[in-house]
Amino acid sequence: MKLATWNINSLTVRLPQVLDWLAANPVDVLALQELKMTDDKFPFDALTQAGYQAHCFGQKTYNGVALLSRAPATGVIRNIPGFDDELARVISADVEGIRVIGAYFPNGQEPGSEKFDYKMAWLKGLRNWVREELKAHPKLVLMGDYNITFDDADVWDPVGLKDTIHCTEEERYELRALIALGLHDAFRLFKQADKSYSWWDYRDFGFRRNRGLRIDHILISDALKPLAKSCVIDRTPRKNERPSDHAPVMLELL
DNA sequence: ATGCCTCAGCTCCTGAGA
Repeated sequence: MKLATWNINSLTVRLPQVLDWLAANPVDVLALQELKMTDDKFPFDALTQAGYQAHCFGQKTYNGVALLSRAPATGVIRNIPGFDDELARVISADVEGIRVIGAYFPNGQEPGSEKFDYKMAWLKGLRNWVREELKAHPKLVLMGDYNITFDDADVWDPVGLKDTIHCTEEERYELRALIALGLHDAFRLFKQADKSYSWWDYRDFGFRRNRGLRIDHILISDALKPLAKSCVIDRTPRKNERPSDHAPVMLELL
């Protein structure tokens, strides 16, 4: 079974690339973030043609998430139960016996800002909910755009970007607290190339110079860890003519 | 260097992203 996550920065613009990528990488589940569209615009027909059912949770202009799957998805939940949120950031469902959560974590803009406070509150809300979800669903995958780096290995310039957004100790504390619930960073379960990133700034030839961050993650529960076979970041779509600034991350389970 | 790209929207600039 293969699962993947991809922040596509507008599904309107990126739909052809999503379809191309799925044709080349026929994963069982794909979580999308930053649809930037309302549900009435969601391309159900094109995805059905490609062999995927879809559940979406969109909104106007910003945010928006979806779960695509080959097999039926049941028990679909939108956003974080117990955490009141105006923004469409989370969608979860059961697919083939696995609880899959796709999430678009808040950016946070700048430490000390109102958006940073919202990010921290959101992270605590997520953690409290995921703790309960793990009890109900031991086989759980939490994947998406976390907008947080684990450590310096995830940052192209750890000195220059020290304590800036995505790299603050507060954010990393919350990420480790999620791990402490009984989750594992699937990417680091395997030998990876140095300077592996999942996002590169559009500006200043960020991708060409590999000035990036690893902020898109797939966390898997204790029960799934023995089944993990590989986890890779696919940089190929970042080379497209009008790419998303993020690359997809893919997990293979035995 | 409160910018550099890219996208959406009450669109010819602004807000937000990361």
